Amino acid sequence: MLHLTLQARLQAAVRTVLPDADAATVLVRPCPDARHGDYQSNALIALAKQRKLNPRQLAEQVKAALDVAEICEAVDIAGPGFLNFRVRPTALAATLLAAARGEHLFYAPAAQPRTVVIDFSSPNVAKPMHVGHIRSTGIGDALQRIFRLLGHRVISDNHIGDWGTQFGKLLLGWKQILNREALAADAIAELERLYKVINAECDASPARLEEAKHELVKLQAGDAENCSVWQEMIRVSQVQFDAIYGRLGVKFDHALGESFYNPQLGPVVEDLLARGIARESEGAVGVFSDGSLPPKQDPFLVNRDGEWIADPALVRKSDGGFNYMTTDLATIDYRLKTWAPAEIVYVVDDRQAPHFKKLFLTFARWQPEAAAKVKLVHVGFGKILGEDGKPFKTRSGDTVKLGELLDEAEERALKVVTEKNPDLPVVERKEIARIVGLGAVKYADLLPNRQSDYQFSWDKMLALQGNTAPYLLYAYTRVRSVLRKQEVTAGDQGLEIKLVAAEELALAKHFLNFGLVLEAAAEEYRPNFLCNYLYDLAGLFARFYENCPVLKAEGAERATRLLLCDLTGRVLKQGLEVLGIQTTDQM
RNA sequence: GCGCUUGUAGCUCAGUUGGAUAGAGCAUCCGCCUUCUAAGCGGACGGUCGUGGGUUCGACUCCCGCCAAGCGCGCCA
Repeated sequence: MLHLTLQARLQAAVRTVLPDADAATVLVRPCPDARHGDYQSNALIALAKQRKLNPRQLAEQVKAALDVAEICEAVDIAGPGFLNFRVRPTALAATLLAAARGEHLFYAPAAQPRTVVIDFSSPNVAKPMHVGHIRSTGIGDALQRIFRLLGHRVISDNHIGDWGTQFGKLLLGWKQILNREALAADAIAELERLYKVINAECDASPARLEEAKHELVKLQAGDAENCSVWQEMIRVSQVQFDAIYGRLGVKFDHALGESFYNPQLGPVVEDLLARGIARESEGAVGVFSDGSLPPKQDPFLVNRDGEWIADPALVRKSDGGFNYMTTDLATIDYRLKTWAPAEIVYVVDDRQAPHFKKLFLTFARWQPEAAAKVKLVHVGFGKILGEDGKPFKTRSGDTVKLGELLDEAEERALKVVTEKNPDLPVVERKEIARIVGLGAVKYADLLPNRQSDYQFSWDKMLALQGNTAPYLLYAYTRVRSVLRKQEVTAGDQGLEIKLVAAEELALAKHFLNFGLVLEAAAEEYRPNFLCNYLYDLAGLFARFYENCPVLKAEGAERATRLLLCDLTGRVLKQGLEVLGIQTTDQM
């Protein structure tokens, strides 16, 4: 938007003054403090310093070579050499009118679209999805939506946990203690019960454990009965996943579970051995430190009692079975060969950081040429804590099931809606409660900086005051309410618009930064940047709404204000949409 | 023990290449509904940004030490 034009002009001016400088490092950013202006650049200070020039003098020279008169008021040089820009209301109005004509919505598609694989959610077969899955699922979905909006080619892939040692126990339980009625009623609960019972028996009895292992070996060997039971377990689990994803509005392009890669695991290990990347040790096969990193940073070493000892990435167990490291290597290999992405993003709990470090380094050693062409990123996140600051659990101490959490969100939201708007028909109240409740849970999860833990609080996420989904949704309903009474018409669009009041200008200027924020959110994999932007937008709109009557105004003033309402609504709706949150016209 | 992450107002949290007087909500106190949804808005109060050094024109942000909390250190994922 405007700041990009400013930036391009500024860079051109820098090239004129300092032809050999790297002008690309000269960036224009919104001023953190509006008193200094709308946009600023502090890059000239650094540039001057590198060249031992006087920063203010350089700023003067660049300013002299700078042509931004039609966009900005006179450019200020402040402090040690900041350049401050004040956008002309006329330039602002022109940008808003272009948006009104549908030419843009304050963001531009990426100049160089990338192919990005996003791996998120990854629930386990035969286990209920729990509150922990909201993080990976919500952040991952927001990221895929943001990348798509910016014009990138996104491939979302749900790497479902559909293989592993737990199936020995599950198979044993299925064959011996399965309750068909319970399975029909709630398949996941029954599978969970099977696992718990057999697992407890295995802990108590080595013979029982042997039985379970025997079932696992049979499954791995392709035994027809075990394979068919296993597939049935996947099928009933998928029904549950689909129900949850349906409620959340989350879609995947692929759901290639761990088992999909089974045929590749043997060849991967053989290749690693053949290339000398992995070697045998105590009957297992593993990748060891190559000594290229200092011990502290080397994930293939671990410190025990003051000594650094090997902590290899095992790719084949001594019993011939494979580890998830092997699966993950095969997965990278497959994704690169199939989609040739520039980037693969894993939205997974921070506790798995050491695993991803090992995985990425191992892959780089295995396929250096391929690894050089792809950016592998672990987008980690912290835990959800209860209001007592301890891990979020039910009163009885169990993990909170995702489905039940969403039910409660809708119930609590319905109570609030009913309290505030009792005259609406119950069907409408329920639909509003669904949107507000789910939105509140998602938004509360996306809002905190993802790397830190956050406290789950029903009251806070459903509050109307503060940075919450209901506050944003309420702002949207106010927009809709105004526009319902007077939609923007062709006649209004033809009118001149004049941004005069401080509230009008502040709101209009905030629109301009939508694209910047979307890009930052994508760049840093941090949807919370967008949350904060939308909260600011809603706040600016609220102030505008309080101080600038729309429907009572006339002429250009009315047209301007209607346009501001319309654009606020569109940016809010678009912003919430990429956070995976629906809007409602009434609350 | 080693490693990773975190430490910002009484509480819950933001803080975009290092940038100008560190922000928001809650809580407490005070204002604003014959005006488009008051589920809102305005104001007051509240800070040695864990701590001690360093780099810099400039540090919540970068570097080092220390303190505290959480997590990880399985031929599980």
